[in-house]
Amino acid sequence: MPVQKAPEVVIYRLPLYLRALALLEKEQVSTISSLGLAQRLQLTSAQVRKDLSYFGRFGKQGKGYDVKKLLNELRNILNLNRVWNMALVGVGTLGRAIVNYEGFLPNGFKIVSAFDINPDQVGKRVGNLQVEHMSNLQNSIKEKDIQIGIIAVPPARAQEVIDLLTANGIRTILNYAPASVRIRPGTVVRSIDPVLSLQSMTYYLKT
Amino acid sequence: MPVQKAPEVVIYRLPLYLRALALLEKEQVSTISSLGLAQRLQLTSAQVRKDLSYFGRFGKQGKGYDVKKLLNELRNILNLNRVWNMALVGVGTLGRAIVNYEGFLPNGFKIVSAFDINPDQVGKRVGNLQVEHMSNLQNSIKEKDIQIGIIAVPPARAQEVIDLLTANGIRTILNYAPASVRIRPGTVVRSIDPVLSLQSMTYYLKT
DNA sequence: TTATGTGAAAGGATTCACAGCC
DNA sequence: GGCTGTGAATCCTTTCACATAA
Repeated sequence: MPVQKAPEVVIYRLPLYLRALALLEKEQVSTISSLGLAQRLQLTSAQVRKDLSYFGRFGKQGKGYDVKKLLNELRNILNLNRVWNMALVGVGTLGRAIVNYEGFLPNGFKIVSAFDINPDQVGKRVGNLQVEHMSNLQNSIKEKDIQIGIIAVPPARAQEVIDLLTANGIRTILNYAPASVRIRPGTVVRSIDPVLSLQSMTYYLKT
Repeated sequence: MPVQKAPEVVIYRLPLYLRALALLEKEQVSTISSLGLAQRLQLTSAQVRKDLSYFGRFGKQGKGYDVKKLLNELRNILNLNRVWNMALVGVGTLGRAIVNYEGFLPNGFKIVSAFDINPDQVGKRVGNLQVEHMSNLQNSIKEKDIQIGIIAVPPARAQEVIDLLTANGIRTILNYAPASVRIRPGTVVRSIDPVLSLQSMTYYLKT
């Protein structure tokens, strides 16, 4: 089916398609054209079709795409037909906010462990988790079948936490620390830094 | 100086250079080569040089770049030599976490107003702000000289808030709502959605 | 000698445009 | 008639490689 290997940018867009389709399903829309999807996402119809074509032929000529079917295909492609367990490292202000974020669980992402180096934090409750010491990391990752790490430590600590997580088999990391980190091949990191986003926008604000 | 118009991707990378240079300055490093910068950011030296060359000739052959000087140049390019005032819309769990985020102020981004439609929220304190009703938006944007909007409302509300902000002259928006929004030309939006980031990573997790 | 700045080449991504199918 | 899937063309981005300068 995958005629060619899908480019990375396409992988970034798939979740956008997924989100749009989930909304369409909720709105009881059963079929959508590439143009319809494109308009909702501010893309072109050709791009939508080409993106999807890397993974198969999901549409029907003259009709478009079946919403439920395409949703299902995308969930399979992105490996979202399961729950992914995540470990949070760093339970400061930011870490606590992350634990309380309501968007993870409905989408199949579950924080099952929270870690900190600060002994004062260890044992305390965060959400409905009890903070564990970093020395527990290896154990918990195995016992709780954790596949994803979330980093919410001060920037100077980010690299060592990355190294520790990857040393324990974690290949997928969501980094909230405002720091550039080095990773080895096979590991995927996505960074969330609102300040970088803002700074790349003020460029256009020639007041 | 700008020999050619800088591509968009380059604008996205400038804040990364800025962050790396700020760290180097703190470490008392006075000069850095394109290779040095590249290694810190997992880029190539050619890319660093080409990126910077869109804005001027900041380096010295045989030496590299003066850290302080380049920092200053980048701050000018990105319009970061001032404080930008921001309005937060939506003071739910997420909105409150955003107000408490310590990363904004040290970087020159200041939340000066918080809005909500819920009358129960209006008047309450969030951080050291008092929640204003949406009907105050127009006034506050003018009086407090607000240039940036932050959206932290439920996804179904995101579009109307975008429209309201842009109708009141806001051209720069940081969107935390997990929704795709339509904007008119001249407006810049950056979206922060950890779930999208996670979903684009699980693609690689063929377990 | 060392490292920048930059045209030219290579590599990727997007758009075009149309044959093919429902 | 309407809309997909896809090679080909275009556009954009990155890398190469070297003349140039400190």
